[in-house]
Amino acid sequence: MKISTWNVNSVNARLEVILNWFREERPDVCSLQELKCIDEKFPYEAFESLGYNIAVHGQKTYNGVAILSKYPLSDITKGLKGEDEDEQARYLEAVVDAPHPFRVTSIYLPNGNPIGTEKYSYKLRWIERLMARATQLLALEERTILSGDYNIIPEPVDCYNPAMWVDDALFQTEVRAAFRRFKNLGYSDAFDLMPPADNRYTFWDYQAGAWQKNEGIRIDHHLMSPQAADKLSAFTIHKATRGFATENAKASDHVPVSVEFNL
DNA sequence: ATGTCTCCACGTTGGAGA
Repeated sequence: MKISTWNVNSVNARLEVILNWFREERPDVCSLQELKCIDEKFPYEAFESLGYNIAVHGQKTYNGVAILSKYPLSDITKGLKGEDEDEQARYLEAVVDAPHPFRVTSIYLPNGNPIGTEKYSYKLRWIERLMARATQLLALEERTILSGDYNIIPEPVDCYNPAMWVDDALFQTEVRAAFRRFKNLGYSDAFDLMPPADNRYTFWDYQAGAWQKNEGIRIDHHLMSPQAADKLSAFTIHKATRGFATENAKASDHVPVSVEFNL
């Protein structure tokens, strides 16, 4: 079972490079973030023709998350409890009805910049709402995987120059502590169990030649329940994807991150 | 290097968000 997560930065603008990657890697399940389209504009047919079942939680212009699966999806939940009238499409959860089922998510945690604003306090509140759901899910003792763009740099080593990130919402002490709390709760970061030897970054900014200079950060994560972590067999950051472009589509600023399980 | 990319608006360039 291969499960991937990818912030695609517009599923329609990026469609050609996304489909190329899917044809190459053939994930059983893939969470997408930053669709930047309403449900009706999601390119269903393109993914259905590759054999995927689709759950979409879209929104006009911003945010938007999806889950694609070669197995049927059930128990689909859009959004987190709380923050009434929260219209930001940032959370999607579903059960993958495979012979060994998985509960999977697509998480697009708020960026939160600049610090000291309502955007930052919204990020902190959103983390608490995710924490509440993660706590509930842990009690189910299922194979659960919380995948997505967390917009959290866990450790100084996870960015190219920590000094440059001290005033950024992705690297605040309380945000990093919150990421640790998920782990203390009982979730394992797939990266920690199988750190790649060559690269740890999952995002390179479009600006200032960040990709060319390899000035990246690690913000896309797979947090696994114990029942899932027991079966982890591989962890891959698809770094080369950051450099791929076609005639009709440029690269996302994030790359896909995959985990595999032997069941 | 306020450097790039995407989406949207009663559009034809500029603001917002990342």
